[in-house]
Amino acid sequence: MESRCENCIIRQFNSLRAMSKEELKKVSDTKTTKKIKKGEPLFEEGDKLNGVYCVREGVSKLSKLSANGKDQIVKLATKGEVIGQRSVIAEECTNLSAIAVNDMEVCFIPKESIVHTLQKNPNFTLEVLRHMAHDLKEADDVIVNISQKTVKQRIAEAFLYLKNNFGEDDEGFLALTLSREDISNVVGTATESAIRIISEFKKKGLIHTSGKRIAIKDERKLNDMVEGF
Amino acid sequence: MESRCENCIIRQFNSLRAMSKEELKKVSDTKTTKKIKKGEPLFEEGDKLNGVYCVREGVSKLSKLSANGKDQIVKLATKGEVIGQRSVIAEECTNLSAIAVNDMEVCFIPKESIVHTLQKNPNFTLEVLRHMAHDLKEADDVIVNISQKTVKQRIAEAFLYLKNNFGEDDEGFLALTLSREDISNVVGTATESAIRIISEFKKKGLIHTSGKRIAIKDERKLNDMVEGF
DNA sequence: GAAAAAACATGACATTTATCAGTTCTTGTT
DNA sequence: AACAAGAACTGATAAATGTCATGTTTTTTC
Repeated sequence: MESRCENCIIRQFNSLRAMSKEELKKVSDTKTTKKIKKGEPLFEEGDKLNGVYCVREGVSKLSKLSANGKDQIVKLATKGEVIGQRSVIAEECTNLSAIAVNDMEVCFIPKESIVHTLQKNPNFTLEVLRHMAHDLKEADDVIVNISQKTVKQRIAEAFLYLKNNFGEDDEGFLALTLSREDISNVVGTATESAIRIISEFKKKGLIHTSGKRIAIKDERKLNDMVEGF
Repeated sequence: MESRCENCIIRQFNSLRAMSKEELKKVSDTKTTKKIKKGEPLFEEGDKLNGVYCVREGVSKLSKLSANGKDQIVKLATKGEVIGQRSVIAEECTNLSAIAVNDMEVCFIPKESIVHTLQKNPNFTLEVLRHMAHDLKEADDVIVNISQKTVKQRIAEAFLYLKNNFGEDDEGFLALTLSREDISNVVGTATESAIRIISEFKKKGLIHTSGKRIAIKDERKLNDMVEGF
């Protein structure tokens, strides 16, 4: 028997905690658990979503394809986050693709179980609203960063972000390993440019690498760089 | 006596339409109307907002100052839109400044009148949520545009956006006149670069200008440019 | 564990964009 | 109507970034 939402700790980190016992029971009864392998999509841009995904394990990149064929990664969603709510709430096809960055385990919650609660339980709706307000603020920050900071600054910032949000492994490497291409898609630059700057950081002793893994050596200097010094 | 929210048509365009009669009465009793002159701020980045602003007349730019001293305009809010909700909902200081692009008339609604309704009326909360979902999608689009399109494409897009959202006056000029600096702050580039490209568009017959006013002459070609042809 | 594929890396060069330093045009004020 | 102040504009140049071509590692697959 699969675990019940009522007992799931993941829930503590997302809006589902504002649900009543009965509402949660309904969610738990209708949810299905899925395993997604690294590189596979949860859904693709333009899909009509019939529910939301609650991340139990792993990380998903949310990205949008641009006209010139490059992906822009807009957000990295990890354990405890709910994906696809924007699309379900606005009743639109999704504007983003969600692809697993590493092996994932997610719960799919059909939208019926959510929509009813949204209409009846203002605490839950408000909780979802607060999350979205937060996402919107972050999106505004990304806009300013991309348009006003250099690629070098944005890459430095991305490394610090990865450390703060995903931590480091026991060897001191960033726990979330992204390909150079993914890194360039996060900061919005050409893959070669990202690689070049990573090499430069390495030479300057700000980071060190082993294969695709990256470790932060001089957090202070990276910070200064982000601030423009 | 000032006009009552209950009778205000502006309300048809924003979340306030989901309020009950009594809720709306309370809003109307506590609201104050303000006139803001062109160039003056409604509020500045970092301010603690004690309520939201409902735009009755005029346009406000929502912008964020970057480390290098340039403003990035994140959104233009016009008649019918509510400003400051994100900040009130998240209970944070605002991350954006709101400055009048032309003379404005706004209603200030104290947050107490909103917060209570957010906690009790799920229809209203859901309506606000839908609006924020929409804003978030637009923000995602802006991120992709800024990082993947050239300045030329973004300026072309900005002109089409201005035409579609604010229309044209009787002489065919864009109804919302922005300074060259504001235009550059919308697309995220240096003012000189924006001016140069505007001159180029003029030479190519895509637009024509009179003082700071701009008229679109060849919408088709501007569209093609945005798409990358 | 060898072969193939994918990802990483670097150089040379083209293009885009920013910066600085002026000049000219508008606009609002007296 | 003259003036001052602020925008708008232009040119020259520097800096940042993208592109293409090509070689080298890593990773995956059989």
